Amino acid sequence: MEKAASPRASDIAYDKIRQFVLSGRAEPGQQLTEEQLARISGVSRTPVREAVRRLENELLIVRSDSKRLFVADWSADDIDEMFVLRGMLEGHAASRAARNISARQIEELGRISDLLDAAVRCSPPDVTAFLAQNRRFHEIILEAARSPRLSAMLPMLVEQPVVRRTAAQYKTEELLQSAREHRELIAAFTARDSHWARAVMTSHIRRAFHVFSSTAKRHKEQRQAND
Amino acid sequence: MEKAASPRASDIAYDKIRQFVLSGRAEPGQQLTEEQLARISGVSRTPVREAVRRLENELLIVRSDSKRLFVADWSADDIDEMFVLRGMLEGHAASRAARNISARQIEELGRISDLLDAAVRCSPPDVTAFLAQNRRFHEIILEAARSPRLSAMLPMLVEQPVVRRTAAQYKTEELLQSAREHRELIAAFTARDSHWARAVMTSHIRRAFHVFSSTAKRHKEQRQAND
DNA sequence: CGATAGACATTTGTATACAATACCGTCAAG
DNA sequence: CTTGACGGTATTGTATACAAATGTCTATCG
Repeated sequence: MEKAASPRASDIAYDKIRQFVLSGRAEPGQQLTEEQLARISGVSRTPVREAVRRLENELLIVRSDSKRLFVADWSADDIDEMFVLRGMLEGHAASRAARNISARQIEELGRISDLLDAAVRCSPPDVTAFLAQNRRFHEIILEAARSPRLSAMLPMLVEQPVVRRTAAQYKTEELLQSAREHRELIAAFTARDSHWARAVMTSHIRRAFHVFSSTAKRHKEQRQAND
Repeated sequence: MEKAASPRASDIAYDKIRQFVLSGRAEPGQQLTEEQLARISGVSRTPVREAVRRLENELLIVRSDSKRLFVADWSADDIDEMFVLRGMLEGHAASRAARNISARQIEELGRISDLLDAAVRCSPPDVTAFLAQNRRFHEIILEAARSPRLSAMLPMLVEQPVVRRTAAQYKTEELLQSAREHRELIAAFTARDSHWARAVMTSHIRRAFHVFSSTAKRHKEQRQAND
């Protein structure tokens, strides 16, 4: 058991509400009441309020002029900017990680990279596994960057409702390229070259943006065709 | 009356605790208990908890392994990184602001710039007024950037306990240069040149870092001499 | 017909009591 | 002298009741 989840009610509420929002069961823009969220998560309003505060900071939930809660609804500009900021901040994280990462962590990245390759080589590629390992890869880099500020800021930028995520239909070639970039990051870390690491990471995020953005557009056109 | 402060207890608690920490009355690393904070701010523990969550997100307060609260204690590396991140993010904010800022906001920046000049021209220069107007200047740019994410992230990077802030003994020449940079930012905004705005802002923050860092070092040497 | 005031319903905000947990000093055994 | 178990105390976590505020609907007036 890696880390036993504390049975704290506010954590339970946090997880449930987060999942409720990210899974797409909650409509963007929809109003949420504390009591409703309390029912969903099976705890009282007090821990729900704590959870809501956290989700509000991650911008998954927003508050109206006065204090009513709504599921966040992101514009195209919001999404674009998230990728821009991610590029800057994850680039910075990679740069710091190149200086601070331990041998143990580099090995771990290597193992994850093997799993990424495995997920791609399946036919059809196991996208779910790929995304899960990809997330772990980036988490380890964030950890290696040893910056409380980055650790507080990046979570605001990575999460996207599943409706958007699934809009991206990944092609094998794109996944392979992504896996290659992970390998190159490991090379940069091994060489302790912070500039190299930053450049690879920035490029990695920007490429992901364009993959996302083109498949999202394609997805949107298809929906419009159905109307 | 620009914006009437809601008499919400949690806001009161937020302000009071924030001031308590930033004013230096609280020792870095010192433990804080919710009850103590409730006494200080004159409300019950419930709103205190909300306020603490917010301050925790701004990294002014940290939580131990399990849930005890402490005043944040920043290392030199923390401070350095704060300036690096501020450079990136405020640069980005300036870039967006150059695209989105309104004529009305540019005028406002001009007025503030006049006040900055006035604060410097006094003898001795009115550093307090200068810092206050400087803050307002940057707030307007952040507003003009129209990015909820930047608005959520930058507050993590700007605040520093007064003990550190007062360590910087500003020279008139430095204040003048800073005022000049503000004017140049206005020029970049007027020209709607996002690259120019970003460059000036990045340079502005980096210069501030070096001013801060050299005076902090001087300050530290003086303290050591006294021991 | 539109606007507005006022009563009612819904939702958020706060205080308090109590439960669960973590910390710390003491003491006993190795 | 160190180590580890125990119990009291301090601190945080949760539920609930109630207060304040916001939104909404309707009836009345211009």
